[in-house]
Amino acid sequence: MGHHCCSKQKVKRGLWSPEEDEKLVKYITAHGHSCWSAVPKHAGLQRCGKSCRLRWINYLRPDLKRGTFSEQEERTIIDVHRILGNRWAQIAKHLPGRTDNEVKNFWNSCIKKKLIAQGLDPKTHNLLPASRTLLHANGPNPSNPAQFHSNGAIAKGGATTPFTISSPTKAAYDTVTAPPPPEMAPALYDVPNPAGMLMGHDQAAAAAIPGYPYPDNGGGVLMSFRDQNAGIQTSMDFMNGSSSSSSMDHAGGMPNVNGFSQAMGTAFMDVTAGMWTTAVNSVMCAGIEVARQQQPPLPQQELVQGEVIGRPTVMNGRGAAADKVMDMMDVSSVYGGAGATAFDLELMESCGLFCGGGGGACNAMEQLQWDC
DNA sequence: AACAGGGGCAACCGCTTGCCG
DNA sequence: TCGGCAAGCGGTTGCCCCTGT
Repeated sequence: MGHHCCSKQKVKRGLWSPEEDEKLVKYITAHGHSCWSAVPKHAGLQRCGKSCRLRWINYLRPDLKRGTFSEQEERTIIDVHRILGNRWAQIAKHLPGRTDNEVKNFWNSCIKKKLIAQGLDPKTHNLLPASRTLLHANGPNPSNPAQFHSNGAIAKGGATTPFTISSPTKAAYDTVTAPPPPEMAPALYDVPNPAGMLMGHDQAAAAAIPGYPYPDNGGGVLMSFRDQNAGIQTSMDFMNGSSSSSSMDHAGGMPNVNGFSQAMGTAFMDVTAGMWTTAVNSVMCAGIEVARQQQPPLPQQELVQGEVIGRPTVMNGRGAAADKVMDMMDVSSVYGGAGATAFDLELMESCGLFCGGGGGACNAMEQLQWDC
């Protein structure tokens, strides 16, 4: 079956010969391609216009960059793919001289395998189930104060609880439009501390980041937590980062009810730190502001899933993009009992892996604009 | 040296989108 | 508003080449 545009024509298919390439280049160079369907006729080619267009775009354009992908390009592809998925044309826009077809092929033949080898799902960029099992093989530790649930007892198996981290805007939206799924069990917080780490906070580093919106307080990270089951909403303000380890103010008051206490917040930070490790400084210190009070709320229509997907784009929090950060960071974390998954790893992975393992290698994401 | 299998890549297919009359 | 056409785009196919046996 030929193309629609050439179904009645006798056209050649398959690989292009050098002679055909030359004819096409010569014609496009001289006349441009105002109408692709007319190109083959005028260029003297037995091809359909669609085929000519593809050949020109993918191989004959003078501005194309050929050869193997650089490490930076590879990182860019991974970073942007995390946000956009298989939108190859959009991804290719962030790689000058590369085509969507080239990016797609490179992904399928190379990057995909690398991610799988690293235990990551190439579709979601999250840990594959097998890797999760490994991460949580230790199970709950009764001596760990971070493990508790609503009545203060050590969590027992079987139940899960949705736990949303959100901005006030998103929380309000949740309240109105997104009630907790009925199958969710009562509150049960089971938060292991696999890394035994506390969130670090480098004030000087944060202040040195171009575009960082809070140079004076050294690290504005205000997270709003909402327990979907209990309807409790509170926030944590990681502003006072002067000490070498985590220092949290609980702006708005962290209620010591329903298991949602300071220990809960600490546990969250501990796990978060464990997951984010080196990426966390650049991410957190760059001013991820989940609940940025002074920013006008998003229009309601922006609070749909399709829009949300792109939000973590600015998790590196650098430059102008930081101003668009995190009006909403919705993470349906699930706390599992029975020593299984306690904190939703997908959030941690989505955030932490974003900066290519830290080290400030975020150039690709600095370029990623919201017009994707 | 010959063959099989797999990987990489160029090209195609068909659906979607946008433009224009 | 609708229909036709062209372009854009992502998924898939198939060929070529490389590597291992």
